[in-house]
Amino acid sequence: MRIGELSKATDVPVPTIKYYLREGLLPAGELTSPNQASYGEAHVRRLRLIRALIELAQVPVAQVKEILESLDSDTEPLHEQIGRAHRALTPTRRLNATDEARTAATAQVTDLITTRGWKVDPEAPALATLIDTIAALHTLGQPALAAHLDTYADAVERFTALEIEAVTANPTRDQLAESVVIGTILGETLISSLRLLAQESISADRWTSG
Amino acid sequence: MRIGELSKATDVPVPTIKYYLREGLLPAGELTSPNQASYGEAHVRRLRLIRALIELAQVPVAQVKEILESLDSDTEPLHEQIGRAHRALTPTRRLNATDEARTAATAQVTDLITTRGWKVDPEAPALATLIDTIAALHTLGQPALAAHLDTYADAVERFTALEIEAVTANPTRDQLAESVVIGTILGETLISSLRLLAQESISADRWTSG
DNA sequence: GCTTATGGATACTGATACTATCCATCACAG
DNA sequence: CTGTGATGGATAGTATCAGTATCCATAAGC
Repeated sequence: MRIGELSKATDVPVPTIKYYLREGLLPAGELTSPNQASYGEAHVRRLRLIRALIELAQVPVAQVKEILESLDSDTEPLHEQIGRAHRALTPTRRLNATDEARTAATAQVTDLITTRGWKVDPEAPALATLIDTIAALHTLGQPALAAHLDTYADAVERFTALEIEAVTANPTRDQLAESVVIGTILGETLISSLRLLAQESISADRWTSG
Repeated sequence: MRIGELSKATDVPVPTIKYYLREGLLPAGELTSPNQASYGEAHVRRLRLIRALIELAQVPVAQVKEILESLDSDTEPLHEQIGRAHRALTPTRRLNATDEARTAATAQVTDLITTRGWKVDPEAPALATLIDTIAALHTLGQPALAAHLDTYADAVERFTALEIEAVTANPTRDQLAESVVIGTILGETLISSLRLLAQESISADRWTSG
C-alpha cells in the first residue's frame, strides 16, 4: 500500500499522514527504494486509532505520541500504561481556589477514598482535578452536587468494574494494553455523551413548553 | 473595587481580565471617570465562574461567552440554556467511520433511546458523538465496551436523576440556570476524575507488581 | 507634584495542528 | 522509452487560540 492508498483507506489527507510520520505517531513504511515505501494493515489500524484519539477524544498530538510509545513498548508495565492514558486525559487543570475550600475538598476526597478502600497514588493528576473541582463547586456556591460525591462514586464504580472485566477478556498482553487505552479514552467520550443525552431528555421533560 | 483589586481577589492577572473584558466575557465595570471603573462582587463571582469553565473544564473562551450570554438573558428558556452548555461540551467531534459501523451504531443508539423512552433532539451534538464513538469502538476492534452500552446508560441515569434533583432545589430561576450550567460542565469533570481514580485503583490491584 | 494605577487601543507571542511547496526520484501507461 | 503523476523527505507557511506586552493620556493617592 502506498501513501495515497493509505490516505484513501482512512480518509486522512496525505499531508496529514506525512505530518504524523514526522511527529512519530505513525511508524515509517517499509522503504522499497529511496523514495518509495509501502504501508500495511497495521498502519491502517494505527492511523484509525490516532484519529479516534485526536478527533473523538480530543487528545493532543503530543499525548497521543506518548500513549502509542507506551503501547509499543513491551516492557512497560500495564499499570504504567494506564497511568499514561490517564495523564493524557487530565491536562493539568489547576484552579486556585480559596484555601478553606481546598482543605475541605481534600478532606472530603480523602474520606471517600479511604471509605471505599481505593488505592490511589497521591500524585495522580485525577486526584488534584477532583479536589479542585469540588473546591470550585463550593466556591461557586453549588455545594449540592459536591454533597452527592458518594452517589457519583457508586455509579462510577459500576461501570469501572464492567470496563475492567471487558478489557481483561483479551487473550494477549498487546491486545489487552490496546483495549485498556481505547477503553479508558473512548469510554470517557461514551459516558459523557450518554450523560448529555440523558440530561437533555430530562430537561426537555421538565422545562420545555408544555 | 478597581481592576487591580479584582485581580488580587481572583488571582487572575490584570491583562487577562482586560482580555476577558474585550472579549465580552466579563461585563465592564461602572465608569467613575473616563479612565476609572469600579467592579463589584458580581464581577468576582463571574470571573471565578469563567476561570472554572476555562481551566477546570477546558471550555473554549468563545463557548464560555455564549454560555454566559445565555445565562444573562432572562428570556431564554432553561432548556435552551442547557442546550448551549451541552454544545460547549461537545466540540463537533466527527469521525469518518466505515458506513457499516455507523449504521450499526446508529441502530444500537436508536434502540437504546426508544427502550429508555429518552426524548432526544435528533440534531443534538451528543447524539452524533455517541454514534461516532460506538462506531469507532467497533472499527478499532473493541466491541466489548460498546456491547455494554446499556449498563453505562443505567449508571448514567443514576447520577443524572441526582443532578436534576440537586439543581431543581434552587429557589430562583437565575440561580437554577447558573447551577444547571455549572452542574453540567463541572459535573463532567467530577465524573471523569472519579472514573480515572477508580480505574487506577483497580488496575493497581490487578496489574501491579505482585 | 510625583509615583503608580487605570482604561482603552493595538500589537506581539507561543503553542498547536495542520497545509503548502519544493525537489529529486520512481512507477507506469501509452 | 518518454511523459505524467505520485512519492519520500525537508522546509516553510498558515490559522486559531489564549493570552501578554506596550502605549498613552489621564486619574488616584500620598
